Amino acid sequence: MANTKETITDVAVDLFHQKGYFATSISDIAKGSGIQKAGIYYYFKSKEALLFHIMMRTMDELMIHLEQCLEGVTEIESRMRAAVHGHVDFHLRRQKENFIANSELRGLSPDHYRAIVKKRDAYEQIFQGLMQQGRDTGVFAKGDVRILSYAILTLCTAGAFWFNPQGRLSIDEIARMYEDFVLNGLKHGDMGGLEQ
Amino acid sequence: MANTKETITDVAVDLFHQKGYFATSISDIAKGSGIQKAGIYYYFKSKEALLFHIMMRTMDELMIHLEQCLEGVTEIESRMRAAVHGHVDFHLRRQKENFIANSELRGLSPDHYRAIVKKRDAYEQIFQGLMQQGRDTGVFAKGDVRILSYAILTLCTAGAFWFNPQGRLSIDEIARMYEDFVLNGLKHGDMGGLEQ
DNA sequence: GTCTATAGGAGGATAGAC
DNA sequence: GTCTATCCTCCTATAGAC
Repeated sequence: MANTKETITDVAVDLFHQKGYFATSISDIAKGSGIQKAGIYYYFKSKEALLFHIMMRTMDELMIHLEQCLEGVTEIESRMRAAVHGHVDFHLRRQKENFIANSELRGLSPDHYRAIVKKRDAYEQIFQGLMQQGRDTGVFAKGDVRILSYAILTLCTAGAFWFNPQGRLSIDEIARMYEDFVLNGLKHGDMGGLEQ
Repeated sequence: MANTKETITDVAVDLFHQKGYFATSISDIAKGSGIQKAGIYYYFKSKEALLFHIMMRTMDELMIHLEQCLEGVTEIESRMRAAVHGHVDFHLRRQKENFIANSELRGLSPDHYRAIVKKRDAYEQIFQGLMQQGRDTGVFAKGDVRILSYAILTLCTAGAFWFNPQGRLSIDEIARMYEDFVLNGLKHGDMGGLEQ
């Protein structure tokens, strides 16, 4: 509780995840934070600015996390594995924020929307680069890199939607499953066999 | 334009897809339909009822489509292929409605939410049944059926989010790609190797 | 920094005429 | 069936005191 701004952000993450951005009012967030609604505006210019703050922070940390996962890993198959594992791991550990980042893009202003999509594209391109490299060196089967990357990222991101922290499987077990599934798909799965 | 109710529904599908359910007002829908907003309430009890109508219809038709795709197909691998192909095909052909059905669950009342989730669960269970059968007969590798089914369905559903009808790939080409990718994943992809 | 009070507007929904 | 008129609630955001 030391920092009011952090409290507001945390409460907003909880509520946006639970009820959705549009269904959550400034008044709800204020109540949850133990302040009056006018107090929110001392820290955030608008409700939309608060959403943007949450999303931007999540995207930045997602990217940093990926870079850390790839650091020092050189061989292409291992790099792909590390990337998928890291992606799933981050999405399950930071479930609420990732859920929001993937379902509330609608709430952003055009400018903020563009800023987030730009971050997302940069992130996707790292995956596409790995896939292209694996394909070029014959480690992965051929296939449409763009579509494959959408498929793989969506697949893994979806964990943030259904994952139950109290469930029977740990984050690491799930991340390994996805890692195996994706790598098998990439190695054997000739996705349409299209040249591009 | 013969049928006003259909016009309203069609306009609502367009707008919910384009701007989202919460950002679309009754007034927007009325304007698009060429009537006054009070006119909407002659056909639908509330905005939420209109959303529910769209979703329910989509889920029903999705299920019927799956059943038709499986009709007369007996061998398990072919059945799984037919199911995946049909799922992708339906999601790309009826892109807007499927987009809505997958992103606007938040807008439903608790009762309606339960009704839609029930339909979705029944649909998922058909896939899980196919996967279980394939696993039991040794055609597919072992793996966690529930998690695999989430993964596969999400993967394919995602097409409704990024698919561009004017793009370089046809619906059938994409459906085939996914079919191959998923089947390869199921046959070789030992998803964590968990017994269940 | 946080409060009280309120402006200002939008949007869902209804009443009742035609 | 469709329209006009309007109610009523809710919510974002701001002004200004403390």
